[in-house]
This record gives sequence, structure tokens and C-alpha cells, in this order.
Amino acid sequence: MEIPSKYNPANSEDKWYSYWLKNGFFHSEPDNRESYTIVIPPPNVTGVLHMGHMLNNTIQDVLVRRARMKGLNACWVPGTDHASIATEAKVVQKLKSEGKSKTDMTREEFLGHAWDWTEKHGGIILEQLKKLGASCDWERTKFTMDKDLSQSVIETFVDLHNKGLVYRGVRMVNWDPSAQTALSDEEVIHKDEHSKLYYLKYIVEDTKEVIFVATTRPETILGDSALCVNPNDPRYTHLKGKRVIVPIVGRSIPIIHDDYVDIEFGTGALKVTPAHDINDYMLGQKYNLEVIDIFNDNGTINDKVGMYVGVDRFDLRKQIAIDLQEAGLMEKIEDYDNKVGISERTGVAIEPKLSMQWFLKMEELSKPALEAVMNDDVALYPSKFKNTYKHWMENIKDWCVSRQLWWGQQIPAYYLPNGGFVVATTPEEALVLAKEKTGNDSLTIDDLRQDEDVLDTWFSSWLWPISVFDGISNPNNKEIEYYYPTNDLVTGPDILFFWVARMIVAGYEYRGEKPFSNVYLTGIVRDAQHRKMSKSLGNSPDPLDLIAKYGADSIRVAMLLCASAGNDILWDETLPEQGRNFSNKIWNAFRLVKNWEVSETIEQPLSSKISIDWFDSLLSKSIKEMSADLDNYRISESLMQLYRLFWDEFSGWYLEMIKPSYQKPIDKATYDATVEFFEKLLKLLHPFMPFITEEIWHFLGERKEGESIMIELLPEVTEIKEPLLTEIEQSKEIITAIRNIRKSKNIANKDSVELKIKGGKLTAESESVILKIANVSSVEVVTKDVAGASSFIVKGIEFYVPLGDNLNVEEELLKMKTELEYTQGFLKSVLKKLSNERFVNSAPAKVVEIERTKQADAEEKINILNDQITKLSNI
RNA sequence: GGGAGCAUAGCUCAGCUGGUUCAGAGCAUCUGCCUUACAAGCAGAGGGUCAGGGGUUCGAAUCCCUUUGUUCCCACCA
Repeated sequence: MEIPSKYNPANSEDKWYSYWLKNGFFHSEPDNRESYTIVIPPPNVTGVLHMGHMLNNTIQDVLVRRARMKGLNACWVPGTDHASIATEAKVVQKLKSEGKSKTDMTREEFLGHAWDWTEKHGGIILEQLKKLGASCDWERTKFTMDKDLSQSVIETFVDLHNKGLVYRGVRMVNWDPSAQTALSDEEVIHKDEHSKLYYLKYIVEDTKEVIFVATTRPETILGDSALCVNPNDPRYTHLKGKRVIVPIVGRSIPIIHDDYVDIEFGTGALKVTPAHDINDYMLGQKYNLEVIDIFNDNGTINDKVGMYVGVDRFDLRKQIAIDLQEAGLMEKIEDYDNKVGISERTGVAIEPKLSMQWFLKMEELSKPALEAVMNDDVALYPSKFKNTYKHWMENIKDWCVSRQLWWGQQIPAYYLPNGGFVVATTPEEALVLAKEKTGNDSLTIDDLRQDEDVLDTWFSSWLWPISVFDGISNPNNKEIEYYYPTNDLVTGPDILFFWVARMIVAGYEYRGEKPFSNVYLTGIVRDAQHRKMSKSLGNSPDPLDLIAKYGADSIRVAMLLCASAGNDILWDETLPEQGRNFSNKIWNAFRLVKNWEVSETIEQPLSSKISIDWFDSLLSKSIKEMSADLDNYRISESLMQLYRLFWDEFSGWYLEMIKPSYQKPIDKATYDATVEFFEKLLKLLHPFMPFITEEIWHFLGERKEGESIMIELLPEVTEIKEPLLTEIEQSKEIITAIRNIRKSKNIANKDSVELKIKGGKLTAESESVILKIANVSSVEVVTKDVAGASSFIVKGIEFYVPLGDNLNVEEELLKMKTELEYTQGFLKSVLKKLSNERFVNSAPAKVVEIERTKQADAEEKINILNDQITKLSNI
């Protein structure tokens, strides 16, 4: 069989993914094994895969595949989120492009379009995940709007209402004029903005006196209902009880005195607009001021004041500035930097607005969730997020859960004909409650009007780890009891509050137990210039293109190598190249082993015997280290450990040590051991690089249909022989020294050299390895000096490579003198420490002992070097 | 405005409770090599007063204080 020298991922990836699917390796059913569960952070149903998903899902797949190979019953539940506001916005936009408008449709018509859209685009992202190699249990794919999941949401709302935790009321909320819905505080992003500070003139009624008021939002003068100054501000004390005229509007409003106003800021006078600012609203309540709501839901001016009707809020700001100036009521305009609340979903400026909404009381609910994280029942990785979490949970506010949208779970509240409402899971139940409440037995379902609003998307996703196993409606079912609590959650820190915190809350409220034990928070994928990846910058590569170009394994390696825990990922295209090169390295090691001719009759060389023994120990040691890393979610480090083990130790050293001469067969014992090592390495690599490892594993041995590396068990740790590891490290040092001599003297590898040893000896095993790798023809222990030789010292033993006339005495002397100087300097620093009485007395005996050994070693080396220099100088 | 984190080779990061090699890795760089698995490779090399300053200690990249820079979270200063 001719194997190409380059690995081609295209030949194996789809093939093996189909094979895994066909054999049902991803599917999990409860059994008597221990479970290992991950629920996917459900991507938006209409989303497409981006680099963030790649990172996130690669990490999840590594964890799941590893758990599976540890013999656990691994279950990774995939699914998508209906993403209420985002999806609705997309559908509205699509309809608009077709000349249709949501406002012209009934709710049912609109939802019809939304479901069409979902069916058309939904699940694309899940198909893309398959290209990455994600081993999700696709038979369990869920959607947050599936019937049973929606049912869970409704039941939860009703339950929380019955517990008295849900209330309805008029509050100042964050209004998104584009989506025309309320948002929760978490959905508002505060952004720095260069804006203007306008100084307006308010004239005191019946006088000529002018009060200057600084504002960033001059358009809100339409809604002014008072002017507020600090009672301790001497500039304004004489104005107590007076009124001022709102510029342009001409309305007379009172002057109120409250120490909320900062004397230092602006002019010390504040215009109060209770309908459009949270602070002004509070002042309004305190002083019983009129609330004048001047905006329509879409951000244009309504007809309340009778001016500028229908003008957009930002157009009005410009217009009113002009009008104020023309009327002589504007003192000046200054540049000003402030923060503006932006809708997380639509990107438009938030308008604080009074409206009737549904809220969930969070204070009591959040207590167990706070404690769980504080005592590491739910462990966050990296743990620095504990602080952030704590701060948020301790200052948690009620959650506005209603959204003025159609796409989502409609709030199960039913209004009664003569006021009041009931909350129930079905209209039928609502009717029963309504009859009880009103005492009116003649009510019918048609008399009840269901609330128009839907619930916040996160009100469904906070149940995700429970609802995917139907644990809300059906709390004692076999699945939820087996898979819950889940093990690991992998997600971005940007949704720590939106989602993670709330899932923990829901977990304790509905299962009395945490939803997961560990939360791995990934970094953000950025480009090499540290810029966030975004469509508009065009710096975000298409993951599918990358997979097509480099192969999924290479992309996975690339993502993981740069993803040290908690740090942002700086992506550039040398990373997948590194992944590809590594794939190729593995492939070529496979080619080497595969092409050997195995002989049952030839004897196993001593060098092979010790090499096998050595690598066996090294492998065990590495397994231990990389497992410890993985257990602590140091995924990048564990992969790097494996990378070096395979590349440097296995390919660079081990294979060279046991490799038969050109076109010679290999003995069976060595061959078998090597194949076994290779298989173990493949198994360790499999969670990171599932495709290439499966491909090679299948060709490395005889495999039957239905066998797969992904369901094999990870290799066990055997005895770690430390002395052997040291011995081989020493041999490597000797080999490297010989290579250096070869290099400086231009001695080709094919020309053998002799090696003389003085002042010690090597074991037969070490010697055999050195003979083989360094192409040494003979090793001889001598007691006399070796003339005409280049020398080096390893662990107090002198080594000589005879060079005859080729030796450059000057050069050799220089080399020795440099080393002597270095060693003397080293000795000096050691002696300095040891001559310090306080060090010798205070430091632990072990540390002092080490220093003494260093001293002895250095002195020995200096003696040898001095000796060698003297002799060489006398030639 | 409040809080948290980070600052170690050109780049990205390790360095666990202060003490085994006068600071490690990967990538990049430089120098040799198309050596019969692999040039997507092999053999080597260079590169850091551990952000600045102070302190604790026999001993500090590691602990404390401080300055500077940087990132993030929270917050109702018009």
C-alpha cells in the first residue's frame, strides 16, 4: 500500500463522522454506568457558526470524548434557542424586504412566517457543528420552543406566580424603540458616546431672571414638569416657591429643592422629566409631579404636547437645538462625553419608559445560587469570575420577564372582563380560576383575554439543563434523575448573568440541586490585533472555509493551543497551520511504522529494549501530567504536553532509537511495543483530534466493523521508573554534545566517530542507544588522556571524540575556558549562599543539601576543566 | 464613581502553598542540512535587570505597599 506523505483530512473526516453516527456512538441512554452530561449553550436557531462557537464546541467535544473514553456514559445534549427578540427582528426585516409589515398581520400570521423562517434556517448551525466533529447525541436535539419545553416555561411561570414571586406593575423600564419592547437591565449595554451638553435658558415666571440648565437631551423639555436645585445652593435660595417657563414649550413648572442635585455639576440646576429618566421619575414621585410621556413606542413624538408630533427623537434633538437658538433660549453647546444605554440586540439607544410589565422577584430565589458558587459547589473556571458573580448576585434586581413581542412563549395570564386577571397553564384552567375569583359561573373562555406579551428568551433558557430532560413537567422521570445534575458547562463570560446565574437559580428552585458542577468560561475570539471578530470588520474567518482548507482536527488544535483558560483567543492563520503540521507529523510517524517489514526471527537489539522501557515510563508520566491538567480545565496545557510528547519524544527520540536500518526488517517484540505506544498516543490524542486518530487507528491494526477508537478506554498509567528517565536524559545530552562536535567539524552523519570515556562509564543500555543514534563506531573506557580529541563533560564524566589533525586546539581551549569561567561564576554564587550563616541555619535542610551538591558538582567540573586546559596548552 | 483582574523572551502564554538546573514552552527569528517517515521536515543557536519604585525575608517573578499602563464588570450625575 502506497501511503501519501501528506495527510488529507478530506479523505477521512466525513467518512468517520458517518461511521460514528451509523454506529450510534454519540447516543446515550440511562444505564448502570456513571453519567457524564453536558448541555450545549443553545445557539440562536437562525444563527450561523462563528469562531466563538468553534472554540466553545471544540472544548465541549474534548470534554465529552474524554469522559466517554474514561468509560462514563457520556451525553452531550444539542439544541437551539428561539432567541425571541433576535429572531423576531430578523423575520420583521425579511417581511419588510417583501413589502410586508408585522403591524398589518395577525399574531397567527406573523408566527406562521416565523416558524417558516425557523424551519428554513434552523438547524443549519447544528449541521455545521458536525463538520467540527462534535459528538452530540443528535437524537436528543432540542429547541426552546418545542412543545414540551414551552410547556415547562409556562408551568414555571404559573408556579412562580402562585408562590407570589411574579408581579405585574408599572415601572420605569428599558424601552427598545426599534424592537418596541421592554428589555431587562442585562440587555442594555452602556457605551461611551461623544455628545453635546446643551445649556438652556429657563426664565423665572413674572421676572426677567434666567436659570441656565445643562442637559444632554434637550428634546425632553417637552416632558419637563419641574426644575430642581439643591437647597444648599446659594445661587438659588431666593427662588423658593417660584416657577419657571419651559423654553419653547411655554409651560409653567415649579422649582423644587432637593439635595439629589449636585451643586458642582453643570449649572447646579436640573430639569425634571419624570417620564423619561429614572432619577427624574423618583423625584417626580417624591414631589408628586406630573408625568408627561412624550414618546410613541417607536421613539417618535406623540400628540400629548401638541408640538413636533411624529418627529423622531434624534431628529427632534437637532431641530429643537435650532429652534432654541433662534428663540434666544440657548446659552451654549459644549462637547461632552457620556454613556448611553444601547439595546444588546438591536443596537439602538434605549429610552427609559414607564410601562406595565411582569417582574420576577429575585432576592430570595438567588440566595442558594449565590452560596453554591461561593462554596464551589458550582466551580467557576477561571475562579476570578466568582467575584463578579458575587457582586451581581448580592445586588440583584427584579427581572423584567415580559417582552412586547410575538415570537416566544405567550404569558399565561388571562384578563377578566371586569378587571383583574388569573394565571394558569391553560385557558380551561384559567376559566375555572376566573369563575372562582369572580363567582360568575356564566363566564366562557371567550370572555378571557390572554396577555399579549411573551416571556424573555432567558426565561426559557434558564430551565435548559432541566427542560431538555423534561424535568419540570415530569420531575421524577428516569432521564432527569440519571443525567441531572450535569457535569460541565462551557460558555462565554458575557452570558454569566443572563444565563449561567439564572440556570443555577432555576436549578435550586426546581430540582433543589445545582444544574452543573463546573462552569468553564472561555475567552473571546479576537484577531491578531486584539480586535473582536465582527462581520463589519471582516476579520472573522468562516469556520467552514477553515475546515475545508486545513481539516477539522487542525482547527480544533489551533483553537485549543491559543485558548489558555480565561484568556482571550488571538486568532491568526498560522495557528491552523501549526495544527495541520502536527497532523502531518502524526501521519508520517504512522507511515514509518506501517511500512516496516516485521521479522519473527531476528533478535531484539539492546537499544530497543531500553528505549521501550524508557518510553513506557515517559508515557505514564505524561499521562499523569496531562490528566491533571485536564482535570483542572487546563486544556491548552494538556494538549501542548501531548504535542511535545508525540513530536519530540516519540517521533524525535523514540522512533529514532528503535528504527531499523534502511530496508532492514524490525524484530517483532519492538514492533509490537511500538504499535502499542502509537495506539496509546492516538487514544490520548483522540479527544483533541478525533478524525486523524480514528483513521490511523483503523489502519494500524486489524479492526472489525463497529470498532472505534472513540469507544476505547484511555491508556492506564504503568510504573514510572525515574532512574531510567534520568539515564536516558543523560544519554540524550551526550548525543547532543556529539552532534555539536560533528556540526562544528563538519563531520557528516554517515561518517562514524569514536567515543572515549574517562572517569566513569555508561551502562550497556545507554551505550547501545548512543551507538545507534550518534553513529558511534566504538565506545572505549580509558584512563589516560586522549590526545587530539574534542571533549565535553556530562555529570562529572569526561567524554572525548578523537579528531586527529582535525582538532583546532585554539578553538577547543576557548570552548573550555568559556565553560570554566561560567562554572566558576556559578560556584561563586553557590558559595555565597552557603557562607551565609543565616541561610544555612534558616533554610530547610533539603535546600541546603541541594546547594552543597551544586557546590561539589561545580568543583569537580572545574577540576576537570583546569586539568584539561593545562594538558591541552602543553601540546 | 465603585469593584475585580492583568503586566514574565519579537508574539501568545506556563511558572501551583516564596527555595532543586543563576527564569520555561509554543510560535516567530537566525545558522546549517532535500540524511532512505515527515522541507508542513531535521540538527543547532540567539533572545528576558520577570512594568517602575519601596518593603517583609537567610532567600521574592512568586507575599505586602505604591506608581504607571491595560482589560473587564457594576453604577440613576443631568
